[in-house]
Amino acid sequence: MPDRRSPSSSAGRDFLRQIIDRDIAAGRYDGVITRFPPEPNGYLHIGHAKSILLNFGIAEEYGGRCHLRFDDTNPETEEAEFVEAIKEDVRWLGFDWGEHLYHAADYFGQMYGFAEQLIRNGKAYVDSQDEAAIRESRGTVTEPGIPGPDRERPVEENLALFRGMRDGAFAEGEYVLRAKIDLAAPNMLMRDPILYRIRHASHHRSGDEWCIYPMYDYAHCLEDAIEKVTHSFCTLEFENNRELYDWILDELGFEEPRPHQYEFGKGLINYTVTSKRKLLRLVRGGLVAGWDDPRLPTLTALRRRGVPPEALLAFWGRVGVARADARIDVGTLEFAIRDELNRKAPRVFAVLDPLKVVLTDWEPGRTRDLDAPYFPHDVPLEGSRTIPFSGELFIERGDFSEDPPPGFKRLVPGGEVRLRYGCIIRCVRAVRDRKGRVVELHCTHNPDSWHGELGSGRRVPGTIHWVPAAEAVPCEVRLYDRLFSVPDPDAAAAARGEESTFLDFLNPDSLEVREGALVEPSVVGDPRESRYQFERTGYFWRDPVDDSAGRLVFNRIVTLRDVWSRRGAGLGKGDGSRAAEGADRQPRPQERRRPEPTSPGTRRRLPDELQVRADELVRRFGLTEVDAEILARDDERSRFLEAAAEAYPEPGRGPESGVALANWIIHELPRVRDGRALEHLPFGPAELAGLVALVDQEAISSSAGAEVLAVLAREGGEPAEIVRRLDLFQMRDADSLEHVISSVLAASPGKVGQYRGGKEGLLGYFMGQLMARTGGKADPALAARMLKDRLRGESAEEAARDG
RNA sequence: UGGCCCGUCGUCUAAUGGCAGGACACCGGUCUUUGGAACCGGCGGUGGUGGUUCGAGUCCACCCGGGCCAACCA
Repeated sequence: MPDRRSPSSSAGRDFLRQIIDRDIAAGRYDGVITRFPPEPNGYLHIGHAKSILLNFGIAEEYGGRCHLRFDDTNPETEEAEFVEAIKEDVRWLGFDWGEHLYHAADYFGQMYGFAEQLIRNGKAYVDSQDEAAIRESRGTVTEPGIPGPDRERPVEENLALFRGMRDGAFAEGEYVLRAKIDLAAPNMLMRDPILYRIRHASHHRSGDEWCIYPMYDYAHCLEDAIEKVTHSFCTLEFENNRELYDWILDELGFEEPRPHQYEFGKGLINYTVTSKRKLLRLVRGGLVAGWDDPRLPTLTALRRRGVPPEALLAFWGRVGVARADARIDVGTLEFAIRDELNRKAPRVFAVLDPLKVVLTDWEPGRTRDLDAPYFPHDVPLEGSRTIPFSGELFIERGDFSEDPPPGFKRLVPGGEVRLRYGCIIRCVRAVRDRKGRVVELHCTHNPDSWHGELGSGRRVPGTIHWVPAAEAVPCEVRLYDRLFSVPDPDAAAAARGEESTFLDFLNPDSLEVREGALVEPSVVGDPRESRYQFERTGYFWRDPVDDSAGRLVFNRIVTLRDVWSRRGAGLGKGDGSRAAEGADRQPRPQERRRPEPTSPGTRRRLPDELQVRADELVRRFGLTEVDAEILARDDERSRFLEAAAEAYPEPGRGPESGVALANWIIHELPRVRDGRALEHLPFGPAELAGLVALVDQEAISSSAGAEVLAVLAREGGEPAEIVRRLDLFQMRDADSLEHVISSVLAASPGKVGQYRGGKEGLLGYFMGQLMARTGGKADPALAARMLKDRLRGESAEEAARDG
């Protein structure tokens, strides 16, 4: 196992951890500080768990810390009630913020001070335009905004007005504080964003101390900076906000090391919704029983349902994190839950839809105590309970069939089945009521088939669970299923038309209550929070809200995997399986959304003056149209090309070298440039020309050339000198190459065989080995040719020999 | 539509110019006193077209597809 904390083993880790690895390697921070910054205006859901896990988990991994910070900058929507609920959810997931519990509201004083500083620096102004006017003057994505009348207000006046705002001299909406950035910025957020607004509202934490409240963009970066957060993770939709985040911190003089924002993709889950708005509609609309309705994806609901927090952690760990939103199949979640529970939950018997069985050959009054292990052979946990067995018991109605489908392995008239941990019984008669419904089964038992006794090895096709009629405990069982009947309710609504909403796709069977269920008596004495597997049915626990001393209520956490019902062969909906839902449970992959086969497309036409320039580049340097256009659009690079062509050593200067130079400028230069203006690079066109000439003359390979370029970009210098210093001259001596090739092939005889077997991709592997062994100096074209010959030649030899 | 971002098996995710790998799902098998679990095997992918390179999922260009931004929300 590679050391997960070692920066040198970044490969394979997610991009956030790679960023931290990089920063640590560069010595940028003393330690890692992250934060989880919920707004206390609603309940946390499973998507937040990803963020919690990332922030707290990463901090833990790097020996740093994670702050829990309530981003409470909007007094109108936030409530103390949510603060407590969120804390409970985070704790439930197993994380601890220690003393690092913060509120944005605690920084309002400092934030106010920074705002005055911005005003004094001429970077913010008080605007008297109303909301509509501000929106109007901000322009659109295609048109720049126009400055409002207050934009050039003098500093002193801004200061006075801003203090007036703070002191409550104005009504809501009368004034706002705006950053003075750029009304024409392509990023709409940079068009003089609002920093403060007036709200005469009581804040859940600061009460009536303030009547101006900071906006998210202004507040969040300052919160991070004040807390000395190093890595500020948020979701993708905040990408555009990063520019403003940096602007504010830079303008306020926060110097490195300071926080930086990185965005990751959200994880959406099929068959549910997580947006606050939609959750609210479900709850307010009474479509679910509350925020903790076990069908909801809120953490409080998942907790009530019985999902172990470890399963959520495992789930998100398995899903991973990337820079794109993900829509995850619920199957992945269900797997994580089952995987966790399978290893820990004791097995017990419960019958959800009871059918009475009478053993007609059972000695009246006799009872036999059966010892039933809590765990199957493959779960390394100990323990057992006793279940009393006598002549009357209940089995699952779905475990009996008078008209069994092919492959049915349970009880049929005249057939045998094993009672788990009991004996084999045979069905002799089905007793019916007046309506013809089977109400009771008369069976006989085989006294030589008791579990654990001699003769018990006899095999019958099926084994079913059961409960004793006299001792079984009545209970209510709630079977939860996915809330929606389609994977993406929003998309389904959009596809259906304007009138449709996500609510049209609620699954009518998302909750099924079994009032007449029976559970074995052993569970009565167990701790309430015990999680069980009801054998052959699913994982359950007692509902923490409705279960009480006088009433046993179980929630189904998740079903068992069930290949029988999945086949659609199972008929018994009555056994609590998902049989009847059959085919649509596993939606067939939708049609592949293949883009249309490409047409050449319409290339954007170059403006005339650039076209002239491009034409000239084609003529002078023999460039392709495409390359010429790239350079024609880029004044900086085309001038660089011209100067480099001028500097190219005399013999060889011409169209051919022009093409080579253009290739380097277009393909290699951007890699090493690191955002710098070309004139600020520590080397110039002449050095590039010298470098390209060395490659053209085949003194060095192109990969060595790239290496030289990297050095040039880092520290400047003279190409030929760098080549000498690094000893990059090409290795073109056939004997030496032959020697290296032999050692490469000898080192991996298996791969040689595979290559000859047709796996030609291995050529790249061999080349890589060869390059590594020659320090990148081998002439690649020559080496590749020789390598191919060798691989082919020897195989021909072998073939000849073998044949 | 201007800007920014993202396209790898059905889904999620690795490969940091050098063997396209893993997980879930699916299919088949072994085992089984849970139609569970476990184990073995199989199916299956770089959106497209050009270019750079000895070598491209990775770099460049264009096209196609998707997401975000025009709240005094976060």
